[in-house]
Amino acid sequence: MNLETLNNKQLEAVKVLDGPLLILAGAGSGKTRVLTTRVAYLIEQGVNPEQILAITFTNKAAKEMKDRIIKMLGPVAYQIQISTFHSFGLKIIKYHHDLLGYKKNFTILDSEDSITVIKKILKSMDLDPKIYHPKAIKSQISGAKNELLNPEEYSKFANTEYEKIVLKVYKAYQNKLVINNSLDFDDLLMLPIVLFNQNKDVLKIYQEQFKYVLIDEYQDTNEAQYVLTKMISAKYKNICVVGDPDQSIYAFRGSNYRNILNFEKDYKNAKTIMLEENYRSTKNILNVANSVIKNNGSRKEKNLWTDNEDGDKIIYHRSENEKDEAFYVMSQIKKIMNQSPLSEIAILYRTNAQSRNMEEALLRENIPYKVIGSFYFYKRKEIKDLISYLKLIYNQDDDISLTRIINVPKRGIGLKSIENLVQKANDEGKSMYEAIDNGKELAFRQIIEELIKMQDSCSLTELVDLILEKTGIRNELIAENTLDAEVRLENLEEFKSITKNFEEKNGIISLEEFLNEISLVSDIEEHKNNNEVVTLMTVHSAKGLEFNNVFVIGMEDGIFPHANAFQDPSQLEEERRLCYVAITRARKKLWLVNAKRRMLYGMENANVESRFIKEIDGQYLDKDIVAEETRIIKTNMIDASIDYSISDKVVHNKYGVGVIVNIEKSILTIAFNHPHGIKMIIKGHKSIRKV
DNA sequence: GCCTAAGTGCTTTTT
DNA sequence: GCACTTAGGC
Repeated sequence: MNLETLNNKQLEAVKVLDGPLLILAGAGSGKTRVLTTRVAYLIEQGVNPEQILAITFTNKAAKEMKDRIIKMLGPVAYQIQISTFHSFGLKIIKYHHDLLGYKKNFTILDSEDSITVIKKILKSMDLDPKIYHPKAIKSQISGAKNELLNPEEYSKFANTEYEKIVLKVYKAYQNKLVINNSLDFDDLLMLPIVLFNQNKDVLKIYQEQFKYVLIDEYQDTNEAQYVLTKMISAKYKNICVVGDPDQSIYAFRGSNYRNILNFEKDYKNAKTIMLEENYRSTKNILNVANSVIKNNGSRKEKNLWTDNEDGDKIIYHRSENEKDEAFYVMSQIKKIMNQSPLSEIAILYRTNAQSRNMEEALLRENIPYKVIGSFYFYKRKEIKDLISYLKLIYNQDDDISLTRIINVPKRGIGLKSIENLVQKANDEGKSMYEAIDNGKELAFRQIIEELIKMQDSCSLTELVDLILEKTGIRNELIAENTLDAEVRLENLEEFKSITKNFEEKNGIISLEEFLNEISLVSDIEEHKNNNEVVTLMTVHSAKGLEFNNVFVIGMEDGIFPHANAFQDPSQLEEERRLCYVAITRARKKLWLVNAKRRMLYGMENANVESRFIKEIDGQYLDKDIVAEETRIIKTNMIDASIDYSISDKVVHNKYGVGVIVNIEKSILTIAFNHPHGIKMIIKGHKSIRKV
């Protein structure tokens, strides 16, 4: 193990093994390196790898840490417990399910399922979803669980009329989940604590098991996560937490950066180490980041510095509209992609919806890319249906999944039949599946029964194939004979390649393992290995990552910072921290891009530049507003009656005289000389004519 | 029970 | 702009 390249502070952070340790690690200060080296050092000092627990927030971070430690230590690294909070919680619950009153084959609801359940409860209580927004109620329940309040405890705080309604729904919701032998995401954090509170002997086992605990991104822990780590490390107090208050960006999910500020109060004789040298970014990038974050009032001053070169100035470009914005980014990517691998290029944005324009442009330019955190695939109806079949095969108490698929494909079981079945199940005190004993529903049950029997004698991929076959999903889609049905079938067949991939990587995998995995890692990109591509993601997902070239798009007031944060100073500060995270992802070059006008909710909006840009000292910025550049306009849907050819002169009624530089299928590319110009697409031919 | 057309409301961020 | 919900006809 190579400790020589560490600086003094980093070395100290690696070597202080016992007792509570707080590492305040600024962006790019080598945090992951310290964490992984620390784990390696612990093992080298004779600590049993099985006694180390390392917890991260995201699957990506866990994987990154695992990979790095494997590189340093080899296979012994597999004995270390490295997981996200949620997967760690899941493991504990799985193991002690009986003590918590769940059967071993419980299933996990995704956020959408939770909302579906809440909608149904609202309906049954005759509450108007327009007044009681299912999403808002879900977030209230989620908040309560993260504060470790079960319905009974929540009732003590439920004072307003609204809160009393939430309480009623919360009770019914939790009841429904238990009956369905199902958990939601928040249960994964809350139930281990319930377990430990009720069974001190079980807690003891974990305290003895994990003598050394490491928590990454501690500034983002919520109450449940905070308590969980505190409980486990209570005996030996070898707890090392790492974080940066300036990068706390999950308050909306209940995270509380006071957890990190209070660490020294929580753990008497805690040692604190500050990592303030940034190894990642150029001076210019760091200066820009600092000039933004210093505007946060409630903040512990720190001095993040770098010995790196000044580097290029930060490029600021203001486009005409969101299409221009995409074209500008493309033009810049094409300039750098010869010197820089695509894997070193990232496009970051505030909201997922912004990826669309970029994707379209990348597709058009034939530049390979991946979108991180696009649950697009798993959210598709056909995929959710398929997963529901898998869930029901695994857990027949899962009424939520059953309701979803009992009429997929169409079996003539409509709303009325389902209502009757719900009633019958209620009366008989059974699950819906159990309550089925006649009619079309019985045929459905028999298919599931058959699949349950077959699962033992076939692989996961074969099981998926059998589902498509036996349920008639495949035949229905083939019979439909539309483009849409074809796409859906393709997606379902693609799902098999995911399971296959999975089996190749992990060997024979049980349905249980697979369901757990896709419940917690629902991002298809994390199941793939495509590296030589441009990465698109939200700033939130980018935390902890770094790239040589970073584009932050949509730098407009209303988008970044988001309009919802305008009224609340603390939310605005969180937006600013988010901006700080975005800027500090860049190693070498950073582009800040925005658009004067933008389509939003089907309406064109004019946005002023982000207040965060105004906060940047102008000396670090290179305003990339090209005075005179050839404007390339593509136009499609050409009038076939007009015969266009290359080098023809045309007049556009807005952009003036131009020359056709390319004709491809029905798309004309026209070059105009125009100020402030970059590429854009004009739909329709009506605005041009030949001269 | 199923299908279609009209109507609505919505986008913050993730496990 | 789109995904989702609802009403009404078959």
